[in-house]
Amino acid sequence: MPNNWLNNRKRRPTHPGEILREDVLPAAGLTQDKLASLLGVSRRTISEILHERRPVTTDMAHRLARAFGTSPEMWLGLQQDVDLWDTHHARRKEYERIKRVATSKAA
Amino acid sequence: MPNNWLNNRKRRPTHPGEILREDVLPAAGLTQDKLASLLGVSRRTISEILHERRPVTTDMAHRLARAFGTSPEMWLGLQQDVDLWDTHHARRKEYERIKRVATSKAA
DNA sequence: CCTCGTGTAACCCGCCACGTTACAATCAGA
DNA sequence: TCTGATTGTAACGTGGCGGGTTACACGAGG
Repeated sequence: MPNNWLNNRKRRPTHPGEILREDVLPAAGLTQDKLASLLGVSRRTISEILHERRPVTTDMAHRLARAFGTSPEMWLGLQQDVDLWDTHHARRKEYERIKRVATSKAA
Repeated sequence: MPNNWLNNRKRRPTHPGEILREDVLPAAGLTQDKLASLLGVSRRTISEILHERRPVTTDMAHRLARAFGTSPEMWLGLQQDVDLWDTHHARRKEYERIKRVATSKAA
């Protein structure tokens, strides 16, 4: 019950970049450049994620998880919520046209 | 504790296509062609997902959720596990080189 | 033999994560 | 105030890949 159904959410879920920008990075006291080289990606990639202009991919989720001792699922999960929300709001009209399939069989 | 850590899993997580192929579709008694038109995608897309050769995207997750009365998160979650597993096994050497960041600040 | 359901090859398209290079702007410290 | 560090971001290029369409082959039943 406390579960999902982002369909009804009014606000866009928190982008992982926000967590990174507002909590993780400040706590670690790292510059974007430092973090980039630690993770083995470009500075630009870090910058765009912090600005929530690029998603956290499975690859980035693993890198972040390694660096900050969290689970990759945590980062990717945040991203998924955002992605689902975005897609839903972009195509909800189309989705509404899809009819429920009857689970007729095996009755 | 019972949670994630697919890093240690020996087997590849269940691909959503397997659920679709072995449970959902048979129960619904639908042909691939029927399902495709119901969801508004091509037959090929359905076929490749059933064969686990293509991921369930956020878009497909929403479509499946509509058609089968489930949550999009369920479908996408399955896919994420597979994606994380695949990425991890493809690049674990590289990830192991990433050092843990000290949460030095705010002590 | 013909049809239905299905696998899949071939071809095309558009999107996008990511890298590199480079430049401008901001800011802190000497 | 000059300077170096940090950061935003434009420009350009690349590879990967989700997805559509068309078309052909094959197996199972009628």
